[in-house]
Amino acid sequence: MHSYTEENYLKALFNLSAEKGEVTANELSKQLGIKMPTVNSMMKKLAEKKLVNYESYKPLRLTDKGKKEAGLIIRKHRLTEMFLVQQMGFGWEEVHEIAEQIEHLHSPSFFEKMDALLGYPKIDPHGSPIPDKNGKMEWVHYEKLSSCKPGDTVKLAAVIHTTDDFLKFLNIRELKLGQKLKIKAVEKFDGSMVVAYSKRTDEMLSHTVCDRLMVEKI
Amino acid sequence: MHSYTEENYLKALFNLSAEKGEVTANELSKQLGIKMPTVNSMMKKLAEKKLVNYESYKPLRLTDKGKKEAGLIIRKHRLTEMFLVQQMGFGWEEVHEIAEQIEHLHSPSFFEKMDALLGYPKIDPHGSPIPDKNGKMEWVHYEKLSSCKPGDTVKLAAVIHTTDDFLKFLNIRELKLGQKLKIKAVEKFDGSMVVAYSKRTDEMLSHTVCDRLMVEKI
DNA sequence: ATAATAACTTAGAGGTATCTAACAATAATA
DNA sequence: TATTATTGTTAGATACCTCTAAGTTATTAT
Repeated sequence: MHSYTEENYLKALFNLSAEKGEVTANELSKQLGIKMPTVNSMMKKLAEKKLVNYESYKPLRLTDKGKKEAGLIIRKHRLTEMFLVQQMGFGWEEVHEIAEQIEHLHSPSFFEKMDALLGYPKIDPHGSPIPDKNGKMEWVHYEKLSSCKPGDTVKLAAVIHTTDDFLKFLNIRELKLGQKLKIKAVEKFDGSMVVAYSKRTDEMLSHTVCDRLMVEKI
Repeated sequence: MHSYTEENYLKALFNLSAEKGEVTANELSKQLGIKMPTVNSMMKKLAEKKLVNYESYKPLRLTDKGKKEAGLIIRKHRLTEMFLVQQMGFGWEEVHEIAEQIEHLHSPSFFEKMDALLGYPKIDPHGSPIPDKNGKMEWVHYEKLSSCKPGDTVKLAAVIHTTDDFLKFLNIRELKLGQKLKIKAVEKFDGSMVVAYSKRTDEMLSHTVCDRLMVEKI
């Protein structure tokens, strides 16, 4: 088994390397709030455990084994978030901190029970995919709202870069997953959008916001 | 805040000192499976934090502060056990290990939500009292089944020294909290009892078993 | 191409929690 | 009471995870 600490490194590596497949020690250090030399020695340790490919002065890569381990931790995190929202009545902006702790529990039966009670969900409360029991995860191909055009009608499918504050911002505007949006206008100079949904006919969303909302075209 | 490790020492101290109010370092060492010198230095550390009264070669005592902290951890443990049984459908013999981990989470909102969902329970699934928000706990005065007499009718109120195996033993015999039992006979030579309940008219329970079953006279 | 900057590595140290070995005090027993 | 056994303490070592300071390599800018 891996320590709490190792698990956090694996998870951070997994999340940071999602796009390019590799991460620099510096990015990892910043993400975790841990100084470079500490990260460095942990990388050597994880390399010995065959979880990370480490070569001096080269970017870091998770091995297949590392990806699987990390995926399983993220599975526990996202299942937990779903459980907290659906079974316990927490808001989607309240669950991250709690899930950060519960993801490290060692209890297969606990997470299996959660999974069953939730009906084997494929996504978490923010629309992110829940890795399967082998740690494998696939993103459905969504578009960013920011890349849509006036006249498009879309459905909100996922939220990325989910901070609690951002989620509260969405709460206030009653923006939930599954919500249909009609794009009324896009401002050329700053990329902000005017959208209509439910009873709101003229909601203004900044480019920053639109960049974090993943949608499905209808 | 206290570390995971410190919390385990506090909890063990609380549980071991329930009767006499004091514990020897040796008992604590055995309970935790940690060698004496380690326990010794931890006791000095907890003494500095004013959680334990420590004097060389004297038994250990929790301070009021230590009792409160320990009570709050046990509160989290027992609330969790109740949640696992009542909201998640675990058997009472499955929850101890999971609760041992969850009790260390730092999230007031999580435990408050549990408490609310459960309707502010006063006892855990084994009949042990759940300490209040100040860490205070009181045992209702029950009797041991082993101290009852033939002809008595009693209700099963709590199970003590709950190992998973013992709870499975009770499961097989359909003995649940709240079950009414009629004592038909007590064997003089070994203290075993013959009891009747629900459809079972002649169930034999050893003295060891009867010693662990706490009952209310009806 | 060289200098400056940023990223990475090494070396050495500190805190926590654990251990073993050796020693000291208390309790049990003969 | 004297001896023995048990219990408790001290000293010193180790593993883990963190840090700062100093040096090295790679990248960027002049």
